Amino acid sequence: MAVLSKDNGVALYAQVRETLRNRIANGSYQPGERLPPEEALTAEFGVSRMTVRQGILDLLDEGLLYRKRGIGTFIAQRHVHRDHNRLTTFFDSAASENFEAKIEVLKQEVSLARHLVARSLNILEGEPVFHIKTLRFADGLPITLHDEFIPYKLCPDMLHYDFTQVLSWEALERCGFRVKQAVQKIEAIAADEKTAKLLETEIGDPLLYKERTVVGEDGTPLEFALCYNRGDRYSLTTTLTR
Amino acid sequence: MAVLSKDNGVALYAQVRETLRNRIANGSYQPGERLPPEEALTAEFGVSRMTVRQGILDLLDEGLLYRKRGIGTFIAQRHVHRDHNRLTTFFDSAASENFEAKIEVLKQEVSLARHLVARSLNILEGEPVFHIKTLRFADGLPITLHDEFIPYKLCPDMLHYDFTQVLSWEALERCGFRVKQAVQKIEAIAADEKTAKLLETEIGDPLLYKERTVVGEDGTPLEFALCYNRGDRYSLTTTLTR
DNA sequence: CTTATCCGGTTGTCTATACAACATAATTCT
DNA sequence: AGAATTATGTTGTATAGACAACCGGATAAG
Repeated sequence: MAVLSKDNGVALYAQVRETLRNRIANGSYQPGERLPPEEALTAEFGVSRMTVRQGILDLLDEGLLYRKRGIGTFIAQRHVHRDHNRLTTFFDSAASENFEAKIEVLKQEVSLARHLVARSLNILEGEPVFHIKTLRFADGLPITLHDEFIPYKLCPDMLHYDFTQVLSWEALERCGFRVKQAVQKIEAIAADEKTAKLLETEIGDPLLYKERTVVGEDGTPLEFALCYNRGDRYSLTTTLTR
Repeated sequence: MAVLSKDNGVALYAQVRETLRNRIANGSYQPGERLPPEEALTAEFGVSRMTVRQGILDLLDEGLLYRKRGIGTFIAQRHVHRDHNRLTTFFDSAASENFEAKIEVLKQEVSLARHLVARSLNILEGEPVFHIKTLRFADGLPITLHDEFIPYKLCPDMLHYDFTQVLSWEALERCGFRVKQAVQKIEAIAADEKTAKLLETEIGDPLLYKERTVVGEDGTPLEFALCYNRGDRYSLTTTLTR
């Protein structure tokens, strides 16, 4: 059953990991069942124990397996949403949740960072930032009002993109900044007049409000965004770990 | 500078990890700076490279470091909230955010699981569940209305706890179920009459609504909770990774 | 029968070594 | 000078082996 190839460019531990993942997915290993011990897998795959281990530990982090020292490794029970805090774009969501995405650009300019923006982006108050205000539609209905701020110095040619098609992240990546992580503060607020009008809802209606800071590989803040989401058309799922 | 002790029960890689963490925290290593290469740390700490590596990789997962193959390991820029999706109890939050916590128990009974509850807990509709309804106060002001459901079979003596003092998780742990992960769906809704009255707010005011499923080590659902949080007094922060 | 001890199986930690892959800088060749 | 090659430093992957820590059951002692 050892089907690992030595020279296809894929690391052995990754092949082990994916093989195990498949066996769990297709039911060869059932939830609650014990995985063969590391030694057995070592023999089966013909790799060293540390290599098997590295594959297993990956799945452990994903919550697909759990281990008990001195006892064994077990396949976890599957539950509804697993791993739902991945960073995705609006268009990604549209594809996976199967709705038609449209973006309308309301504003696209260079302005000066006010306090909240500057603090979140870790720049000085008054430094120039791109300010991109968009309205996002799912299946033609307005869902989210988006206010994004990106430090000017990161990507000076940002003004020339068409943000109905290209997302700010793609623009950032073209400037050499890989988006890695985002921190969001979430609350429920009431719609004010302007926002209500744009989102085609009533004043006082509940909105899911997010303040999001996006950072790159090295932890540098790349983007700060304020998102006003219609409460009746938007929900989000997160996973917490102890 | 090698200050690792071989026999204090703490794993060497953990000691390496914490030493590095301290150096980052106290500024010995500055953000953006390059960490000494693995070989150097190997020499300094007097442990093998794999051991140093294990410590470094932990910090990598936390986002405190980042690496570039062929180049080196670097200290990440610090940004506002890091690692804010840890699972904490109400009392934990009270301690860390420095408010006075109080819990009022409105209901504590055994009932039969209705559809949503059964599906979330992966049990059959009509199976007995504990239903614990509580109102939570911060500094004397109501913040959250909590509706928790726990499968009866998991912990039959759950009824006898005093839920103003003991949290359901602690009760679960005494029954041998360690809480490991939670998945939350979050939306913004308007307060209905009953909820508004309990939270001392107005009908229609925005609430942050959460549906939370808590699972144990093996992925078994342990608890399902509906949480109605006052929008003006509650916010939450999550981290997403790509 | 109960308790204590031992033993075997399993995961956790650690070592020492080797080579591959990658990025940058230095060198050499054209 | 410019381009190709080489050298060097760094992280990534992989091996083989060793002992520690832990758990559960079997065995032995009381």
